[in-house]
Amino acid sequence: MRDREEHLLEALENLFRTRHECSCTVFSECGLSDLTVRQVAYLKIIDEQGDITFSRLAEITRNSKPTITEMINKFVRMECVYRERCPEDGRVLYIRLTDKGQKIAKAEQAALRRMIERMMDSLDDQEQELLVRILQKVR
Amino acid sequence: MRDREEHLLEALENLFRTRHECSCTVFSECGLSDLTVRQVAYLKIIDEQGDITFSRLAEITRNSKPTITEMINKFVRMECVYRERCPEDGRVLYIRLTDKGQKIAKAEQAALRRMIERMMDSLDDQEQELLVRILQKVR
DNA sequence: TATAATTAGGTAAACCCTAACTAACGGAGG
DNA sequence: CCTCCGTTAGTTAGGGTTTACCTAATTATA
Repeated sequence: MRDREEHLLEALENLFRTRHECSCTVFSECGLSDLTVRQVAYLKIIDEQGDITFSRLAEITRNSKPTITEMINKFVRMECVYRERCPEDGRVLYIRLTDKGQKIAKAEQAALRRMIERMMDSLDDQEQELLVRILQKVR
Repeated sequence: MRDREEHLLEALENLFRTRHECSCTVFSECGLSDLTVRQVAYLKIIDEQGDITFSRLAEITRNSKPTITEMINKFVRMECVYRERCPEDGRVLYIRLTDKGQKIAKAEQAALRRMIERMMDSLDDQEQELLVRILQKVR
């Protein structure tokens, strides 16, 4: 019982470590290893929201518009985002992610996917099925 | 096959989300939700090293001693650490974690432990054994 | 005129430094 | 044995840079 708990701890620690390593790899592949947690969060918002403008991002993040301009300028310098003018209204600019920006915004999912690949590689069909079934039970 | 991958993805996402929620809970329980990644890292070093002095922490983190003094003063204000004079040498001070500091330094382990509790609760003996065995196979 | 974004110019906090200081230790000479 | 003095641990004073924010004024388009 105690013993099983220990083993589970070890196994999960290993899982989480692996996943963390995977997302770090993605970050350093982009040459941006020292991104802030906050910066990554902003990129994720931009990714999730789709057609997002400066005003809207200011609203969501509860920052002033100049703050957003500044932030986006920094991201542009990092080659993570670019501006795209709205064809219907020339005052409006959309914030778009570059490939690099996309990659960072989706780093965690990518890490998860890599982990799953590993799992699929090291487990046979039956084991995979079993694992899914067991994990689904945990709430 | 595709399907199983999807299920695995979902199940693992759930696992990781749960774990993240657990460590966030620990942080907000301490009333220090806006700690820096760096600050948490420092608390972990203090925790791991045991009898650590200012000079030693300066050495490990490659900072000057005044920087460490400043950092520790901030932690003292946050009630995460306190100073303890060395009984053998009156010049030396040990940096000690308070309960709060301990809690933060060990937040990740705590989160993992909570997750494991959940797992133990929602799985029977046989399932637990199986899970451990399957997870151990993943490299 | 109103709205979207930018520019100019500023503040506060985080995170780092060197130089100078204080307090305690510990060995050498009286 | 005790005092003096160089050494060591940590602190204080005073500084710099960067980050992350702000308001007010400006530009361009609707």
